[in-house]
Amino acid sequence: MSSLADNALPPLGLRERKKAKTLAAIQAAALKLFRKQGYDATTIEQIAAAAEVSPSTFFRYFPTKEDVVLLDLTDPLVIEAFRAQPPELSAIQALRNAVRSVFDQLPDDEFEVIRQREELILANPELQARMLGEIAGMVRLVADVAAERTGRRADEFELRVAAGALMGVAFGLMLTELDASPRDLIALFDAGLEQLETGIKL
Amino acid sequence: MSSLADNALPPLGLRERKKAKTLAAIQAAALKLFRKQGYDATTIEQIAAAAEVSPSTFFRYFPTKEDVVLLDLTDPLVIEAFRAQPPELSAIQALRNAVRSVFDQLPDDEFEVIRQREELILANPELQARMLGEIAGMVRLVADVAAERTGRRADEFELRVAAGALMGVAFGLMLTELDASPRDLIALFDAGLEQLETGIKL
DNA sequence: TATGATTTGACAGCGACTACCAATTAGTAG
DNA sequence: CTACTAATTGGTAGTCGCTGTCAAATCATA
Repeated sequence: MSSLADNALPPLGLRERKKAKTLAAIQAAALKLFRKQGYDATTIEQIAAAAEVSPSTFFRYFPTKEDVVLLDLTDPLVIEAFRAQPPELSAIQALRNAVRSVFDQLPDDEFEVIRQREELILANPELQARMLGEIAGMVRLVADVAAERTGRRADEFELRVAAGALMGVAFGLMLTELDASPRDLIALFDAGLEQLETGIKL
Repeated sequence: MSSLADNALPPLGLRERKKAKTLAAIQAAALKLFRKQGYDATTIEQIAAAAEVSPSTFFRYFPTKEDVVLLDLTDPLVIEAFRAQPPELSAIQALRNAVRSVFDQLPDDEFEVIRQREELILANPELQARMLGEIAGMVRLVADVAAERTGRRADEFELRVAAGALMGVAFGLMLTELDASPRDLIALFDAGLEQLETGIKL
């Protein structure tokens, strides 16, 4: 997660740089151990030792063991990009563009880390549950931005159904198309959106 | 959760009856303490003491503290009813009928327990996350049954899009209709399914 | 260099949970 | 009814994730 350090606030001094470095080290150590021996079998002590910090320091950087895996920086980028889309686009078009622009710009190594995190999440029920909570939060945010764009209230029923469906499809595809490239995912998302627009016929 | 005892296998002896009674007592004690002092502030020891069992017995009945709240007997009924719908109905219609039929037959006191469980779930992030996991599992089952009904494979793209959308809608409603009764939630879910059928226009 | 601010390490303790063994209860056969 | 077996329960030790506290270490500044 070297990108994490790069994407943090501009380093202001040794202290800040050291913090970013420590956070990245902890997370890298954790992800490595999880892959090697499994999430449940990996203890906080092991992670802390591998990252050369104490367990209490671990908890200063990550509130819970789960958060090492769950930390995700792309979602806020998607929301930001969604907000920045030209106002004349429909909300669905705008969301398409936002997802596309974020994933098009992801370096391969970052995408690889995302993939690995997703594999971990799929393999562990507690992580899945947490991830679903994140997804639900995303639904809310997308509904808010879509409301801004369409001049509706964010709590309108139709809007919330739509936002839920859109994000459900997005995450559903991400979590089932584990071998897809970013480009493929975007294409699949597009096809899914199209289907949502025309209606689910089952 | 007296319905739990009633809905268990027919009591075959003192042993079975005692088990059902203990399980119900643990769950009732837990729900009562959670309401009185909050989920996090209630310990397993307190629950066990209130139910007059030992903590190790608690864990024989419920795998985790969360499961006391999460245990839900309506989902299997919905799946069963979904499977039993006439084959000429579309899958979405069949699902709507199934949900309706199960909830229409629930006694009011069961609804009240469902409502209380939902309040607890909405007040506690870990419970929310677990609940979302249950919903996701339910959607997967629904997709499987829908595949059976429509003669498709459950991993077909269209079916996966539908499942994702369904999950997204359920999440969206679950976490935003905070004041809705369980019955209202069912009605809203139904309306959401209808919207999925006709298409998302944003 | 001295001092104050910040970060880290160590440790005690809590609660959820696991696993084991002895005690208790229920069921069955003679 | 008694004796024996099977099933269930209680008690306990221990692990792990996590919280909070305090002392030590490190960084920043005058």
